[in-house]
Amino acid sequence: MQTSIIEEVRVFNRFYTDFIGLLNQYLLDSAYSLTEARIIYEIFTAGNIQASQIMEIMHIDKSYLSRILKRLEKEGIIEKRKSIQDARGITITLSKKGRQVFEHLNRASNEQVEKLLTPLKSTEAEALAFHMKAIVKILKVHS
Amino acid sequence: MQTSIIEEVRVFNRFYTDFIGLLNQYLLDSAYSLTEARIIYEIFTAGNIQASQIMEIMHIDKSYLSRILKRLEKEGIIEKRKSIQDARGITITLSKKGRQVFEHLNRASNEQVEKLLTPLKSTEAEALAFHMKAIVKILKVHS
DNA sequence: AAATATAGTTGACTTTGTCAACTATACAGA
DNA sequence: TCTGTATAGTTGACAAAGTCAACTATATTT
Repeated sequence: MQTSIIEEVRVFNRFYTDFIGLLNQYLLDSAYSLTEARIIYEIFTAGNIQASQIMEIMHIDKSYLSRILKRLEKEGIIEKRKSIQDARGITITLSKKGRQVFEHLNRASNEQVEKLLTPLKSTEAEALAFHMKAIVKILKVHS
Repeated sequence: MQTSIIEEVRVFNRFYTDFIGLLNQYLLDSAYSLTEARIIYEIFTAGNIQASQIMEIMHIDKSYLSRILKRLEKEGIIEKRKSIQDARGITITLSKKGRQVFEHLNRASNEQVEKLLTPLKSTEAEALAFHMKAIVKILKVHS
């Protein structure tokens, strides 16, 4: 492996960590933390999901997740019920309120990305998406 | 702005947040947190630097930074001295030990990236670096 | 010289995340 | 079927990370 490639990856990581930080910074004004928002996203996307699956997807500690889910349930964002196939597990779904919250967060997140992209020419924006897709494709196979 | 581009950026952000998390996870075994490691990196790269500059580069709270620098000084990693041009400010440099710590962290970080890239064919790795460079170029101008 | 701004420090606090112990259920093998 | 082991989730106790406001000291502006 060439060291120049490793170096480029590290340059990119520093740069993109900042970029994501910049994006997220504004979303943090919402009532939900980034982790919560991501959890809500995963539940929405899956339709219904097991807590253990969220753990696996997000590489998040189970006690931490458990507490977050407890809070979200208390706020009426999610519903938990015993899993039918496995009585140890709980199946989680978004409540109606939860879906509304998701829509709100989703819109805010779209707007945030859009704002950061507006200075770009449309050809640049398209190129950006192209390069991103390519990176995901390269890295995804091997993880 | 096309919604498909926004969506692709968001897909990428989720994916890459995970990827960076994966990378960093192992570095956390070191005696230094990610933020500390990044601060050490910035001091090394700049040669000598003002605390306020680190704040600006890293978008980090000044009280938080102040405390981290205090700790690093106590451990003999950095040296602080009153800035010559501005007596309010402090100029920070790495001590000899600090440079050793940097080299260690730097090597560990390189190895970590390398490990994640080994499954890639060399053409893929090169393509990866190419796409990364392109993204930085597109986004950098406008920030 | 007075008012205002900037650099950094400190105290008090909140949020985020971790670790180990525990309960309950599932599963695999003797 | 009993036994041991693994998995799902919860809880308590704690540690790490980050924030906010007040403060000192110096610089800058008017």
